[in-house]
Amino acid sequence: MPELPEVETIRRDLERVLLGKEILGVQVRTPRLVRTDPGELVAVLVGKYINRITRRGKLLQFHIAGEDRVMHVHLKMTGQLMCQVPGGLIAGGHPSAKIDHLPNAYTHVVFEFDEETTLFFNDLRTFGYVALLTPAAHEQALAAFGPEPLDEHFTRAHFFDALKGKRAIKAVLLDQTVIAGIGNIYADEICFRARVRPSRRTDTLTAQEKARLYNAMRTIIKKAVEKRGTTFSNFVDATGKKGGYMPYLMVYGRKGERCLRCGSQTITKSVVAGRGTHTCPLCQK
DNA sequence: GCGGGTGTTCACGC
DNA sequence: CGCGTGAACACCCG
Repeated sequence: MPELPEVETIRRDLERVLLGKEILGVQVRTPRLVRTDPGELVAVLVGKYINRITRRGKLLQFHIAGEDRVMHVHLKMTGQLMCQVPGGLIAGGHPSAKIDHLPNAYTHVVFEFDEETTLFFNDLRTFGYVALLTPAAHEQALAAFGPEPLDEHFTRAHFFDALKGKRAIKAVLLDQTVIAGIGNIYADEICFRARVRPSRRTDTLTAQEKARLYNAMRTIIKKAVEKRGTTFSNFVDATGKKGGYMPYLMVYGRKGERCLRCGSQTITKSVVAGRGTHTCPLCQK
């Protein structure tokens, strides 16, 4: 479920709560989702402190004080990181899994901190994972990612370079080795804002269209991070409200609704790069 | 009962 | 090799 803005929001929320806290216990309830020997995970983590939580694309990394191995957590489609704190629940992930009580049937790993702080890794479809990586494996995993969309060093020239080849622009935007962190929602929103059909092959794009795609990427991802993402619930407040980017969606999830830009066409849904794709047939060329 | 789904990876086939 | 498709992972929901 989560793309870059959602994972970044989770990262910030968790960091605020977990930094400097001692890990008192770890329970692996579903060993299948832990890519490290569960016994080793427990042995390495218990008694140590969370130093820092970082993010690359949609992947979270937990750095442990006095430990050179790094814990990776990927939420894939339906993963959640829910943190029970004195004030209630914070952080988030896929909103569908029930949170009336924790742990629940979808809780696969539990990290206990102090008396009142517990982190739950939940995943309904169990595509996500937790893994402890050696420094070399960690570096290797991160090397596979393309640049962060908002990295100041990721210039327009670099973006143009990333678009060489002749795949559909949407396939390129979704390719984590080309650009890290864009998923299906923001790929559609970026193409709409740039007024480019997601199925357009990159070798047919004009310099102007590529420039619009670059600007749209930066604008939309930046705004989405500011608004704490789109559809995931953060549960900071008791209402479990959605991420704040929802009102800014122009095409995603709006099939059959009137285009907010031209007002004359309705948004269509098709399949591009194997994913449900939302487009205005008039505004996007 | 069927199909779709905010992600990623891999086997295939052209 | 490049690229696209479909399946697989597994489960809820409309």
